[in-house]
Amino acid sequence: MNYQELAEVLFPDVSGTPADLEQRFPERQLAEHAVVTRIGPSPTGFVHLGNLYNAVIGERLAHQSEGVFYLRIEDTDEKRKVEGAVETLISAMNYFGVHFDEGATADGDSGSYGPYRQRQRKEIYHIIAKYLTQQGKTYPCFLTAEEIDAIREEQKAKQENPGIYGTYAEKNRSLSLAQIQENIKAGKSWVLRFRAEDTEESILVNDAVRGELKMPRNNMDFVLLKSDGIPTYHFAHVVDDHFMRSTHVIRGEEWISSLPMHVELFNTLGWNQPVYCHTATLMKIEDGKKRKLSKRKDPELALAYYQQEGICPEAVWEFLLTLLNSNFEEWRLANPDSDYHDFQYTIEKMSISGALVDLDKLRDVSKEVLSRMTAEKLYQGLSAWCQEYQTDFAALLSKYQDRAIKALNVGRGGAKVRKDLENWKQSCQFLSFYFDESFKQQDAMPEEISESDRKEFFKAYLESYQHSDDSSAWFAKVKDITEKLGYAVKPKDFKKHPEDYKGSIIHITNMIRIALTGRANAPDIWEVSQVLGEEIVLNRLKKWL
RNA sequence: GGCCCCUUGGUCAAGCGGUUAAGACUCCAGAUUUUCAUUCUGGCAACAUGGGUUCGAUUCCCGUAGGGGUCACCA
Repeated sequence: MNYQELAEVLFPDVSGTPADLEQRFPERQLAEHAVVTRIGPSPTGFVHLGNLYNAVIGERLAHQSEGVFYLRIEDTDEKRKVEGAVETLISAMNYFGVHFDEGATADGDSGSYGPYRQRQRKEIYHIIAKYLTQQGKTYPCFLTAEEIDAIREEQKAKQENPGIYGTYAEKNRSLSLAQIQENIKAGKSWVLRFRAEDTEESILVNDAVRGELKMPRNNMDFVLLKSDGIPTYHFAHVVDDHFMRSTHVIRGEEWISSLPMHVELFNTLGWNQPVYCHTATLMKIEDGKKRKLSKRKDPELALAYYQQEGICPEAVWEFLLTLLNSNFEEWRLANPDSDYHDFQYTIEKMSISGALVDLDKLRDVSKEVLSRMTAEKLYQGLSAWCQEYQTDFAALLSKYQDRAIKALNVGRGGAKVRKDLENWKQSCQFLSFYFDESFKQQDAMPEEISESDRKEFFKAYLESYQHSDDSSAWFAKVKDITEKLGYAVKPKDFKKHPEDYKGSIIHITNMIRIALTGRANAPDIWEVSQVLGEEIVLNRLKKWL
């Protein structure tokens, strides 16, 4: 077989050479240890936690090293393509604080190593495919789906490994040039297969997280180009990461088993392998068993879930960082005020077993993150989220902006910060009592206080109420009335001698709190009163006279 | 089934031949607080298993079990 002729028959219109591509996509001029990496999602319209998980690693590694982080759209599968998926993906990534230096954008490309959508790179793949054909490393395969099924059945019956290799590949491998031309002329569709060596050798592949992996050397005639001329993932990965000059390939561990194919391609093309970094699969626990997170059953797999629940992006980041890098929590404890970007991420500290997504842990991380924010920043984040998901409350927030910020600032001034905000959704609930429009009488008055005592208390309270009183003056008055009514001023006294009192100051303050906020659990009464303003305070209390 | 990856408390995880086997989340108890959210103190709870190697294995090697992945013209 004359491979030059075969290459011309298969790729008559391809004139470029690998050398042209080397020139077109020169090596990047970066610092020695700069990391160039990417995420390569398929535009299926579904953005999941795993996408973010890998993006976080890549983003950190690249930006910590003054490298490049880019977005490549792996759209080689026409069937999975969903309209608008790229926009969805980019906006989700941006929402969660992942920004790309180059790559696909919503309406095009940015950067000089593109195009960044694989379907638009057909010409590039064909140059390499033609080159490989000239080297005798490929052949066209005319096997139909039915024929392949039959082969698989036969292999199954014989308990052999499935696939096109060895004798099973012989029929198409040994086709003469004339036969090939005839088949093509007859309109038979073909795929380009890699001509693998029939071997039992092993190869060692280094993985940055897992160390050396021992795998069997590839002996499969895997597909390089599908019948529509579009490459498979394997071929596209090797070509793209070479010409886009990736130094690191970060991807899920489901790719480990196809490593031999990729290594084989890098070797036959004489290209340097990137540093591989295979990440663990995110898991979920169910009935005491760990299992992979599933798209159908687990809403928390979708990134959209975290947006809808109003879990702020920083919290999701920090949560992922705690899963990803075992020393992040330690660092966070030592540097409570630092930005998470200051944390030095290392591959060495990466976990390799599948981590469980623990929503309790996320909630805790989220509380911490929110407790570190200023009231103004909280207001911005909350407003932005509400505009998307709770427009009624967004309107209130903007109508009463000053009050909302003051409300968010309650318990935030001192050394000990209140930690009652978990996420934006819950924050709306939490803040609702500050506005008459969303105020609700949720909890009933304490049973310990009779109706007449209640009325008497509120009468005295209102008479003595001075909105300008400071916290201690205010509380002194409350204690005074409490005592006069025959309630214990010190909770401990009541605890020791409940028979001597009608109740304790706890019941009294609860009553004020419930009148003011509609609920038994709320922040400091005096502070809340100051935020509400005199008019609202008096109105809410008068209702109980 | 073949090949590959993984295995320390309920969860995430330190450990890298000798430790009372850290820490975080959850849960429980107590303390502080005018409620709550905090904060503090304490508690429950782990090296999957069997063989080696070694004076000594959670740590190194082999097997077994369990979990996961993959075996497409899907990524």
